[in-house]
Amino acid sequence: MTNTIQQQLIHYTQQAVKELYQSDLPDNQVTIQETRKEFEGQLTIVVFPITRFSKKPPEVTGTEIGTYLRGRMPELVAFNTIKGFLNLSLSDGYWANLFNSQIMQGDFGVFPPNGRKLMVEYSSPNTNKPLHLGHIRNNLLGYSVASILKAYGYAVIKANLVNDRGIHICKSMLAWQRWGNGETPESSGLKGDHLVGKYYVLFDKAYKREIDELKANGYSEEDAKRQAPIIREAQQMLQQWEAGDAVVIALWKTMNSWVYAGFERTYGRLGVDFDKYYYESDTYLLGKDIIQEGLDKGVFFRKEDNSVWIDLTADGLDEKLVLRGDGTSVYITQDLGTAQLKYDDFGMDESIYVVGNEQDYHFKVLFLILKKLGKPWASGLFHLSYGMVDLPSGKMKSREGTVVDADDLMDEMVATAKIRTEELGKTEGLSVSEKNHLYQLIGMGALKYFLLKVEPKKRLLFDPNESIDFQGHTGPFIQYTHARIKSVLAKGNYSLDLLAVVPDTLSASERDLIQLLGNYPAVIEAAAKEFSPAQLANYCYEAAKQYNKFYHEETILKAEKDAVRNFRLHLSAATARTIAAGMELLGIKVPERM
RNA sequence: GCGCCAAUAGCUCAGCUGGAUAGAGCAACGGUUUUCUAAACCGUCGGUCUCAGGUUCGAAUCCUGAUUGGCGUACCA
Repeated sequence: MTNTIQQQLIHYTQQAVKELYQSDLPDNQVTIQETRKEFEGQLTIVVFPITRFSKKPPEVTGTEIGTYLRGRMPELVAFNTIKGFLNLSLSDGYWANLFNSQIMQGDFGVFPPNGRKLMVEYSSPNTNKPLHLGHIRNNLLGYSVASILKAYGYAVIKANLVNDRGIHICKSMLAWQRWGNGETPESSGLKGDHLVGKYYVLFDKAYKREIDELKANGYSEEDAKRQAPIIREAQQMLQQWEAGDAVVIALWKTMNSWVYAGFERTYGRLGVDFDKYYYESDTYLLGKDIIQEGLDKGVFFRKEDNSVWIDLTADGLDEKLVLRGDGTSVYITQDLGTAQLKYDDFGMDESIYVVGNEQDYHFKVLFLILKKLGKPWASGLFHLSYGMVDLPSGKMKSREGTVVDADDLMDEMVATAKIRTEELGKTEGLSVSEKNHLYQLIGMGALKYFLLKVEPKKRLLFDPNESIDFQGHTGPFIQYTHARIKSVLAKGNYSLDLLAVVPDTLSASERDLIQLLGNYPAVIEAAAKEFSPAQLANYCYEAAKQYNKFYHEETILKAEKDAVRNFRLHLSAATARTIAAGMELLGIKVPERM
């Protein structure tokens, strides 16, 4: 779905260069951009590259090209050349036609299926503690990227690889065994994931105490960490788990079920979901056959101690262990196996891992190994790496309690939304449940937008002492704009089949709004290609801002002529639809009133 | 040590494959409501785009080097 006027402009510009200067202008030499506000026109051709062929000054070249285009393209009504910029004014008729024939159509911004299948793996939590703000970023990013790619035409599978086993899980289990006194979510009133997280923290405290004691008795830091009785007991429990010990397995199942119940609630509030769950307890032994495959192919090699390695020094990386000397797996062994499993399950063309940038090196190695193994699907793998969410005090650490808890934060956001909304007093007539629903919507909108408007790659600073804004470049501003439009539409008894007559002339704010709305498909495309919800988030803001400008400059319901009134209603409705659709892809709902 | 990533207004961020005088929001100050929702709109203030070279008609954007910050460099995950 490309902008045809731009294609036409490129075509005619190339033709102009051919006829006027007897030269072939390569595609990549034609730059078309939107005209800056301070100049006359809507689209601009940068003529500097063309002067190489015209051998004339930029102004002359621009004017010659402009004259040529003016003669071929009826929708081009005026042009001016300033410095090396050829500014083009398209007729109001052109913009009106763009509006009617594209923006107003039901399938606007919906890409047809492209026949490709893609998996987005995200969330991938550990089952030993509740989710925090960093996980929220991951979940929102994954969900939104999946939605955007679906809108772009992919068949998308959302996958969650749950880290449900390992030493960290045993830590919570052991602590609960020792100090839990049979406590359950029911008996304590605690959400399951929080209950388990509590014991994870208890373990860590006891562990630290033992380390300190050992160090006081002359142990080195390293030895103390290794020798502390409690960690040895946890390791023993892990071995029992692997051996299938009935008691340990039963406890593991029980505590994990508490965590899952808690996660389900958090996921529900976040509005994220999954098509496929993978559990590490099922996949942790995978990958060993791939190790053998790599040995057979000579991609891996075995050292004297029987450990298996790959030499990546020729690729600027290091030697990397892929299987321990005792034959047990390391992290990357599992990931090799799981990558194969996912492909065997779904045969997708592309696979995206939404994982923090602390694992950049790991994924670089993982993908490189799969390529060296000759997996044809390896080229479709992509690590969507995002920056950590930091506090002013530094990194969040679960064990030290310096985390912004996901559930608490959502509660706070909703509570703030309630206060703000009540202050404004616009909710008369809404039932209590409608009001609560609205607070939820606005609070979550503020939080989600705050996290998604930043490019994934950039690290994010969150100051718990500074509340997330509800004004300006925020989710609630966009939600408000939508509600405002809906209010006008209701007062104007708007319906889609309202007679659509386009007025003879458009105001600047109408034209700008149409042009902006017209970009929506291109924004979806860019956001999809770059896996960047931030681009879409910023676009939604632009659209809302441009609408508010239009709203203030023009009268809608009391417009002099019916044609103008109807047109402005249609334009408002189209803006509302675009905003709602774009926000939907960010996982943000917009209200009918607020 | 080596590797990866980031650095734009007091703060939080945009800035597309190099293009015009680098844009928003917040904060500060001023204005706009007898008219469709003021969570809005308009204006003022605020920048050696970390620094130094280089490529180019043209660099916040590309290249090289430095500085600062983050992350990684485990027979942890």
